[in-house]
Amino acid sequence: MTTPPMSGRKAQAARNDELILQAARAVFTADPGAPIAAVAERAGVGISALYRRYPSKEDLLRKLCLDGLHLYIAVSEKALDDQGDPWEAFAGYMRGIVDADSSSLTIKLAGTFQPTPELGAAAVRASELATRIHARAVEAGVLRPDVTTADIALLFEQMASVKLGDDERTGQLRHRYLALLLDALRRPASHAALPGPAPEDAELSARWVP
Amino acid sequence: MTTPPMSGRKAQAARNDELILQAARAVFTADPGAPIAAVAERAGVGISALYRRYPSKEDLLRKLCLDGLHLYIAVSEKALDDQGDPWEAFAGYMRGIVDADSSSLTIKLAGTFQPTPELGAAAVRASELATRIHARAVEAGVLRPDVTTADIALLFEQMASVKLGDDERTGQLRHRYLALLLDALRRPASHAALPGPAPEDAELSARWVP
DNA sequence: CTGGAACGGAAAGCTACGTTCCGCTATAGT
DNA sequence: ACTATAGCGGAACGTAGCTTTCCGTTCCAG
Repeated sequence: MTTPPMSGRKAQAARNDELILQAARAVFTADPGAPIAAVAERAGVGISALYRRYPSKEDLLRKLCLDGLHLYIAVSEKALDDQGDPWEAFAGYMRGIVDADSSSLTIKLAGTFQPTPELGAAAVRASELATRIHARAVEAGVLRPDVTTADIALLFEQMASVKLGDDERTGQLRHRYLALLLDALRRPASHAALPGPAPEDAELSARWVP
Repeated sequence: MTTPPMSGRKAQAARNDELILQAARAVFTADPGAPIAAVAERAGVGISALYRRYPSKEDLLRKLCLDGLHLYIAVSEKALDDQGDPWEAFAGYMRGIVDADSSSLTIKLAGTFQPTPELGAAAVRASELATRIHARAVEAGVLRPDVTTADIALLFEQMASVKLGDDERTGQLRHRYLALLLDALRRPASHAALPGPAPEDAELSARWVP
């Protein structure tokens, strides 16, 4: 295996680094209000192993949120590189974001801690990429133009709200409803005009402040 | 006005009955974990006014949940009475349920208290009505047949997860996304096959037990 | 052999919530 | 006019659960 020598206190600690992050991601994704103890238990470590790495719960949450944004950004960049069929590129992007499942964490945790500059910068970058992907799909004529970038963000949140059974089942269902959604988004097709104005950026960003 | 004689201790109490229920509905819809004190404050009454009416928080929650189900049932029955255009009847039904906003309360509160037989009976009745409405739309050929009744229930939850700004704005946006959804549901149209099996009834009912 | 990094988990300290309780007010009945 | 009392506001109480600290233990590095 590619695993480094697994004995030694240092190696153990390095493995715990990853173990703790994975556990924290899983636990807080399932329940954003979960206690620290739940993370420790899931990771199979003591509470002190957590506090050795992060000064407080809030710091751990920030780390998780930042990781989520970076994953979001990575998926978006990959989608922008896709020079194939415009619709498939856009649909693949949406499937990728839904699989990344960073919306749940990023959105639900927003407002529970002070955003750092680094976090703000990542959010801006993510937003830029989303805008470009959206614009490209509209310009290619494959995406109905009365749906805005902000709409897409809210639609991601709706997909993230689907939760039923275990993680695998949940993912399966999210893709089921994403397929339904993509049917409605695709152009050309017969569409009714959407009622009400699209969300403003200000409305979305308002949730980032406690 | 149609308001009954507003003086007198009894009249005051009767008005508080309604005031408290309205406040509770609003508060718990916004945050299912809200404290009792928040309800009292919103209603403009003291805490004891609540405890005079309901023995415990759980009882209040049950009452709210039951009211929500009854509203759901009323909307469904009205939809079944609609003998006009099949698609419009179905679409009106969905708009009605989204406006009733009983999914948020009923679903989010499920599992936080012991269900009474009365509550169970209402849930069964609601489920029956939903099945009939769904079946009628499919038989009329206006609803894509690969979407099940359980799918519709989960889609209602997705609409209920939309929350942005005040109540009015939230309702506006829910209708925006419902319109998108209806586009995908309507038949005839060109649709891709949905991936994954539809949710089982057992999966849904599993969330009712703590 | 030993200093200390890393750890497990108990306990401290705190917050927030549900519920109770007490004193007050304004009516209804006489 | 008088009083018994239903209804009420909100302080007080008890508790559950959470974050954070702290201390004894283990095990590698030198």
